[in-house]
Amino acid sequence: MTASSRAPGPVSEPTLASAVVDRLRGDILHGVLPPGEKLRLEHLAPRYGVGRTPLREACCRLASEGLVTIEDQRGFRVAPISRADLLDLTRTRQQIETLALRAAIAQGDITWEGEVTAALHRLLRRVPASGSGTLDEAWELEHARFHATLLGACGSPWLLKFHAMLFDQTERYRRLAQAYGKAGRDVGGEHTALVRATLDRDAERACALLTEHIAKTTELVLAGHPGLRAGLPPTEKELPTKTRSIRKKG
Amino acid sequence: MTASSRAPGPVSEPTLASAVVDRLRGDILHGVLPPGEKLRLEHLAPRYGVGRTPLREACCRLASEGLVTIEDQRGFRVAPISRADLLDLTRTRQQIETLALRAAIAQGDITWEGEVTAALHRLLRRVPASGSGTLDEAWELEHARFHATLLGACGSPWLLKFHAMLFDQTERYRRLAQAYGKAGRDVGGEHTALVRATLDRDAERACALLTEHIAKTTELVLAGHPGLRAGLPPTEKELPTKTRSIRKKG
DNA sequence: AAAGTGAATTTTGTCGACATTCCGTTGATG
DNA sequence: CATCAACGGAATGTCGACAAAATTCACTTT
Repeated sequence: MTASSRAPGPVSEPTLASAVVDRLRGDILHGVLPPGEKLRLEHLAPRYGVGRTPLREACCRLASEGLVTIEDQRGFRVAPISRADLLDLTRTRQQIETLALRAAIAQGDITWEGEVTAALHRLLRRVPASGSGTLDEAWELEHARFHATLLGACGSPWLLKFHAMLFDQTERYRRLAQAYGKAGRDVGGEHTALVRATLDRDAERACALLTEHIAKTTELVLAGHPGLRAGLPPTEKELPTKTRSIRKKG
Repeated sequence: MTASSRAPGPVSEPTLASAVVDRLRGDILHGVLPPGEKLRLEHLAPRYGVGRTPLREACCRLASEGLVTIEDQRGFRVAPISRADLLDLTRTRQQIETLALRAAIAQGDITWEGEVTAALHRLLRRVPASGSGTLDEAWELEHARFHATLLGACGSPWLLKFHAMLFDQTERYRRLAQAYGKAGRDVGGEHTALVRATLDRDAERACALLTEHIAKTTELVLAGHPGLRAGLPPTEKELPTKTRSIRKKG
């Protein structure tokens, strides 16, 4: 899903049943499996129509991406979210994507310019009926493709891989912002301005716009979710036993 | 092994039999399992004294780290090395570690300064009997710890995670450089100068030294292994069928 | 009534076995 | 003699089952 689909991974077309990885990633990114949730393989197996072995494999792969945490002898768990993580994520994205964008602007050719323009067009055309509240899956996909395309000409597979990881991570928070509403934000305008500066080869301005673009989402998330202000994970129902005897029975 | 041992992973003390991950990573990093080598689980299982299930899990985790590639229906393979990858790795390391070092210099406290000094001391003390040719395992470990400590105060788990990944990747190439010999290189002096600039809070100088430090290793590898100049993977014995008869099946 | 202790249930980690797929070789054919 | 097709061996991916660990529930004790 999203950015990772374009990551420099193997080109395995005939995917094994561990295409579960993509479905699992999607469910985590979309909040179907909320942060901190315990991943009980036996319960998830029927949900995805596979055995536990492929599920375990999928969890392991996602663990190295940072979407799943492994606790030995205690199974898997959706990686928790926190204010500190969001802030780190934001700043790291700003730094790394800025690096990539600068390189892309310096090295990108005409073909790349065309791809960026096309990606922007698709992104802008995709918003028609999107109200607020529910998130538009198709828009998310185009959004991920746009950012991947924008940085695509940087020439560094490693930077692109890191971008994909960070972008996926951010998607979990971004979803919270969308649930809160895109109130008073001109996302289309931000992307358009970013493309304009990029095609003008104005690296300084483009990087500034990108930095601001990334910051805006974070601000929106923090504004709409006071829980993140205290650094508390929003879902506590499945977290490691805190004080025990407080919550006897549900 | 090496940098990943300090990565922000879970603190799993009682490790499951997938401590095989560390052994596998070590063998890949040290060239016991050369780049491009096919990882036949049945043959590796007795080698590590475990079944295939833990091995498969280990391979999956290492895959997301970039040390192993997955080809669906075709198993695992040690990630190949190439000139292009080395160059990308080098430049990305320079960029990311520079970012982290700048932040560490800006935010590091006295405790951190002490840790850096201690890490340098251990690193310098570790080289006594190391001739050339064979690589010193203990030195490698101290080397990894030194660089991790140096950047440790940057305050960004994500940057540190990326550093760990890139550092491990580089270790495979670094080994080639050591096999070629550390001829005419004062590694100790480089690290000492780096620490001096860091403790002086001279970010510009420190980053310049770090960039140069990273570049030197790459130059040495390229000088000693002409094979990498053409971008050819050094081991071809286990690579995917090259020309064959053009694949009959469509 | 609350805390500590013990057993039962759930869950995890691992192993062996089977179906499917891929690779290398042999044999047939133009 | 080279090319193609089919066969056999090997390896991979997946499933169910067993042992060990952890968590939960219930009971006893103070």
